[in-house]
Amino acid sequence: MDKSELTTLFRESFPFWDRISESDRESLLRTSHHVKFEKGNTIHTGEECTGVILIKSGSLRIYLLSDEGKEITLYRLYPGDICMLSASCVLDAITFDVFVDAEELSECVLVGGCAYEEISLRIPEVKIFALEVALSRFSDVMWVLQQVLFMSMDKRLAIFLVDEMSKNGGNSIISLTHEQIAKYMASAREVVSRMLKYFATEGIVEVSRGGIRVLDKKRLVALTR
Amino acid sequence: MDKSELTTLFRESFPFWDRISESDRESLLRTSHHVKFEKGNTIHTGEECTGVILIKSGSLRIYLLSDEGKEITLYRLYPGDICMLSASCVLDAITFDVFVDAEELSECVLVGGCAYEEISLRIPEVKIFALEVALSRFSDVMWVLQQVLFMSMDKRLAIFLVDEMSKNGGNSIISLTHEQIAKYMASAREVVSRMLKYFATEGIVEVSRGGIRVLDKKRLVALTR
DNA sequence: ATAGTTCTGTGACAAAGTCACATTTAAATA
DNA sequence: TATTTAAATGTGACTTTGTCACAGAACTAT
Repeated sequence: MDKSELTTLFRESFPFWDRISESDRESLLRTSHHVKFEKGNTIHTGEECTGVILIKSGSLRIYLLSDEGKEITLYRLYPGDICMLSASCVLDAITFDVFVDAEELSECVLVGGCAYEEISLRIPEVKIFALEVALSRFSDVMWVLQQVLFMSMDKRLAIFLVDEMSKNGGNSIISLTHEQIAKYMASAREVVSRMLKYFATEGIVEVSRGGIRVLDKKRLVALTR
Repeated sequence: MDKSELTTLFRESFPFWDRISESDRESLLRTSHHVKFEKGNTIHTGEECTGVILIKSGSLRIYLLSDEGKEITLYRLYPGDICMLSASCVLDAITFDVFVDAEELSECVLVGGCAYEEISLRIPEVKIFALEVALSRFSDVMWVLQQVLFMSMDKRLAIFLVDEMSKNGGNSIISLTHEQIAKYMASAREVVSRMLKYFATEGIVEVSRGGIRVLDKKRLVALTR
């Protein structure tokens, strides 16, 4: 990825790009790296400031991880999205640690958090952008909290499967193991297996090793309400 | 509450106060109201933009409410704190609805959300302040999520009781009903009652109608780990 | 004192998570 | 191709947490 390509990406991603100084632009370009992550790779572990992540292709999963290894997916990011929680040094109001994995082969650009931070301290617009991007994920997390607290497992699983379908452009085949689904939902594999089996007896899905085929999307959607 | 008193409060609450124009200050003062809320009053219901709330005395509880009436407390605010989530029109990235109750007799100043928003569109520092205040609550909510997902009830209840003690300046008497505690934790009254009874058999607390006395803080703290 | 309200206790049950281990299926290797 | 290995799924027993229905106790207000 050459410099002009990177510049184009930055212009699309950062609304302030054309309003900051040449030297600030240089500083961001200089501290950026184009990186490819294999499916399943962990990009950020919450320990250090990985920096601002621009997603060029693929998808990233942002999740919480407990001491005992339990997980829950907070949200996912797709091409054009920006991961700001991985730039912890830019956002001192953020005191929790998240993990970021590539869900599939993903091309990203990592912008040095410190370079971004330095500019954000001088240029209000740059700071506002970072804060707004971070804050927009607050709403995603609240949706997760509402699901976990107020919804039964069958409803949550139905929502998950419907989301997964639309993520894959309406494809009715979902290639995930029960274990993976359980981790995404902070549940247990056995619970997911049982529920899927129940869905299968109802003719809503068909389960096979490593995959689920949705047979009756209407009824699945009905379960989400 | 007269104008000079209000000005003093605003100067303490808003770091940008002395850097905005006289007319902007006037605008904020003009759209502000000094209000007293009785214990248990609901201040904000998520439907409309109540505005920015400055807490002068008492305490506010910010919580989620499900369709079925289940609640969970997200965080609480005390004198000197600012409630920004009640100014939904200032923060368009916030798409969820929260409720705000006065936990005790509370004096507040309500600043018109639209007045604040209008200024925040012109003055970056005002906008940054709003975003930072809102974002700092993101971390509180993540802590709630981690508790709900990854911790057992005894641990969560122990954490709650310890927090409650320190909130009351170390007072070992906690004047809350089991029902209230359950709502704070998104649990059920019966569960809290059972757990408190168990704590009581262990000599950690003493329960009486409408109140709990912590007898063995050390063991309670040990439970939180 | 009495009536009414609020708070707490209790047992039976349901839903979800945990644990241990069996079985099936796919992939890897001989 | 046959055999081994590993991954994915199935199952039953059990624990924890939440739900429901109702009883009893403790305050409050006439």
